[in-house]
Amino acid sequence: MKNQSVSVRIQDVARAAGVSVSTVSRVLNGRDDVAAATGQRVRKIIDELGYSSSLAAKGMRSRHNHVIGVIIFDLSLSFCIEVVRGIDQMVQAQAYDLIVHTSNRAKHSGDPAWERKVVAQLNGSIVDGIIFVTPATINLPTNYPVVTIDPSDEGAFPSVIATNCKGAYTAVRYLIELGHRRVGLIGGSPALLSARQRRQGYAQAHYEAGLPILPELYAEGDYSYQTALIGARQLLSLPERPTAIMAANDQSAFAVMGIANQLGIRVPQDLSVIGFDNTPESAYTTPPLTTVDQSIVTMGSRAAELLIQWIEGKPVEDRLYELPTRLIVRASCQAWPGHS
Amino acid sequence: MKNQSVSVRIQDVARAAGVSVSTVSRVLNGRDDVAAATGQRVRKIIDELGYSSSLAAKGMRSRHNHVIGVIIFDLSLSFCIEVVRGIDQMVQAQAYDLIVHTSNRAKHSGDPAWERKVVAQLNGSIVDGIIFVTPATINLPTNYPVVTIDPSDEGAFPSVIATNCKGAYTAVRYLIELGHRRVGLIGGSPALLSARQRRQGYAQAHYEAGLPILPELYAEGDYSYQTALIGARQLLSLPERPTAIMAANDQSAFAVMGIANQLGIRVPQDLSVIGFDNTPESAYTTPPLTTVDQSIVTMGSRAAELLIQWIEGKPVEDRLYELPTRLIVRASCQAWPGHS
DNA sequence: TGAGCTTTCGGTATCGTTACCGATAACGAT
DNA sequence: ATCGTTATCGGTAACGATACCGAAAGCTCA
Repeated sequence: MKNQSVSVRIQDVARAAGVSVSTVSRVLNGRDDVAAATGQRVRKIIDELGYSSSLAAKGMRSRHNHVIGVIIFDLSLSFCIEVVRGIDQMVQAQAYDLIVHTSNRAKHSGDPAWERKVVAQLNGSIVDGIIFVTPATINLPTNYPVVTIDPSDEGAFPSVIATNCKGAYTAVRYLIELGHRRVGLIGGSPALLSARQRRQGYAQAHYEAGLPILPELYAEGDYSYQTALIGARQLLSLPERPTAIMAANDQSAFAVMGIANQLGIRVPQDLSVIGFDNTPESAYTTPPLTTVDQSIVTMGSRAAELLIQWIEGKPVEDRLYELPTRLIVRASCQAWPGHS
Repeated sequence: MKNQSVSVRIQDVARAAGVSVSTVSRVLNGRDDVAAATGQRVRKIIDELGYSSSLAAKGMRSRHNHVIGVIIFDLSLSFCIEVVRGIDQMVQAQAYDLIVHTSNRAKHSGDPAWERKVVAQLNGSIVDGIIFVTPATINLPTNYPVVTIDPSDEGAFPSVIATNCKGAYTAVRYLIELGHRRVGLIGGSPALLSARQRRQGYAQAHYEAGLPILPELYAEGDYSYQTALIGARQLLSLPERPTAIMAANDQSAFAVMGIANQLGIRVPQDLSVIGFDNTPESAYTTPPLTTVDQSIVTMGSRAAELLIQWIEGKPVEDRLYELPTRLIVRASCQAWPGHS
C-alpha cells in the first residue's frame, strides 16, 4: 500500500507483461528491436491498463515530446481563438499535440523576463517549441524554437502577419472610390505592429487620393468590442459625422454597427462600415459586413508549420512571413452620393 | 560545450549565487529556513537569469504544480471557448496556471481508454487536476481530481451543467404563449445530456399546453453553425413551415436567421427564433436574438472552483451542479396572430 | 563445430527538481 | 566551559521515463 499513485506507470506495465521497463519503452516508441510476440503482449497490457507515458518524465529525458506550446495572454479576443484554431489544425495534421498555456497575468506583470520564464517552464521538458500569440516584445535567446504571431515589432523571430498595410489601403481606397470623403478610423492598440500597419494603410489611401487626414476622425481602440463601443459613439456623435468608418477589426466593426443602430443611423444608407479580419460572424450580421479577409486561421496554421519545420531541423528564416489579405465586398458599404 | 541547454537550470542559479541547489529550491518555494540575505541574493540571480523552474521536473518530484488542465476536443465550438474563458477567470483569481490540452483526435479515435491515457499523460507530473469539456463518457479512476462540464451522462464525477430542461421549457412556453402552434426544434447531439434535456423541456412545454409534438418539426444538429444550416433549410422548406423555431444553441439560431434571410422570410414578422446560450454576439444580431441565458462563463468558473476545492483537500460531492438559466427577451420573437 | 553476426532484451545512468536527513555554526543558558 | 537549541545550509535519493551499453541466444557460413 505504499504506492497508491492514481496513474499507471511504465513499471506496472512491465511487471504485468513480464518484461523490463526498457522493453516497454521500446514498444512505446516503436523501436524495431522488439520481437513481434513481445510487442503484441506489451501493447495489449498497455491497452488494458489504459497506460500512457507521462509527458513530464518522457520529455525530461528525451527532449522531444511531439507537443507544441502556445502562449496566449488574452483569451477574450476572438482573434486569438481563431489563431489557436488554425494552429490546432496544422498540429493535428502533423500528429503533434497542442498545449495552450495561459500564464498568470498578475504574477508576470512588469517582469521584463517573463517570456524567458514561461519558456523555461515549458521548454524541452514539456513542449518542443512555442508559438507566442501575445502583444509583447519578445525577449529570448534566439536558439530556441519560437514563432510569434501578430507581433509588436519586427524582431529576431520568425513571425506570421498579414499584409495589413495593403489590406487597409485597399479597404479605404474602396470607400473613397465610393465617394466617401470623411472616413473615420477606429484603430487598434499602437503597441501592435498590425495596428500601426493598418493605420498606415488608411493614411496612404488618403494621401494618394489627395485627401486630408482629420485627427477628429480617429479613435484609438484595442481590437475589443467594449473599447470600440466608446470610439464608435465618439465618432458618430461628431457634429459633422463620418460617412464611412473603417474599423481595425471585425469586432470593432460590430460595435460600430451596434452604436449606429442605437443612434438610428442606418447601415449602409447613412453610414458605410468596413471591418478587418473576416471572422465567421461577419458574414451573418445585418447587413453582412464588408471586410478585409486575413484568414486568421491560416496565420495560425502557417505559424505551426514554421515551428514544426524548425523543430524538425529544417532551417527557418527570422523574418516576417506575410499572408495576403483581400477585400470581401458584402453589403455594409454604399456609394455616397454627396459632393463627389 | 557538452551542455548547450537553452534554458537555465537550478544548478546554474546555484552556482551563480554560490549556494547549493537545495537552497535555491528553498528560496523558490518560499521556505522560511533561508537567511534573509541569502534569499535576496538568490532572488536577484533568478531575476537576472530569467530562471523559472521546469514544470515537468518540479511536478514530477513534488506532485503539486498549481496548474490545472483542461481537456478540450473541439476548439471550433464557441461554447467551449466561453467555458475556457470562465475557467481562466477563476484560475487567475486563485493564482493557478492553466494548461489547455487538445489531444490528437485521430490518435485517440475509438480508444475506449483515451481519457485515462490523457490523464496519465498530464497527471501529477504536470497538472494537479483536470476539467473535461468534451462530449464523451468519462471512464476514469474516481480518486483523481476531475470535473466535467456539460457531460454526456450523469456520472461519477462532479459535473457542471445548466438547468437545460427548465430553460428550454421556459423558452418554448414563451413561444406558445405568443400564439405559436408550430414550433420547430433544431436540437443538439443526443450524445450530450444538455441536448437531451433541452429537447425534453421542449416536449414538456408542448405536453403541458396540450400540443402534439410533430416529428417533422425536429431537426437534429450538433450545436454547430454548419450542421444547423442544413436543419434550418429543412425546416423552413416544409410545405407548412413552422412559425417559430427554437434552436438548441445560439450558434444554431444564427444559422436559422441566416437561412431565413436567404429565403426571404422575415424575422420576427414571419418567423420567431429563439436561441440558447446568450453568447455575446446574440445581442448584436439583427434583430437581437431572444435566447436562454446559461452564462457559460460561469459554468467554467464554477468547474474551476470545484476542482481547486478538490485539489486543496476540501470535499466535493460527485453530482450535477446545476446553474440557473433565464429567458432573455430581445427582438427575434413576435406574437403569432393566427388561429390562436 | 566454432567464429561472427543479428536479434532481442535487461541493467544502469541520467534528465531537473524537491523531500528528507543530517551537518555545521551561532547563541543562550546553566 | 559545556550543553542544548535554533537557524541555516548541503548532500543524496527519489519522481517516471528514455538512451545507451552490453549480454544472451539464435542464426549463418565456412
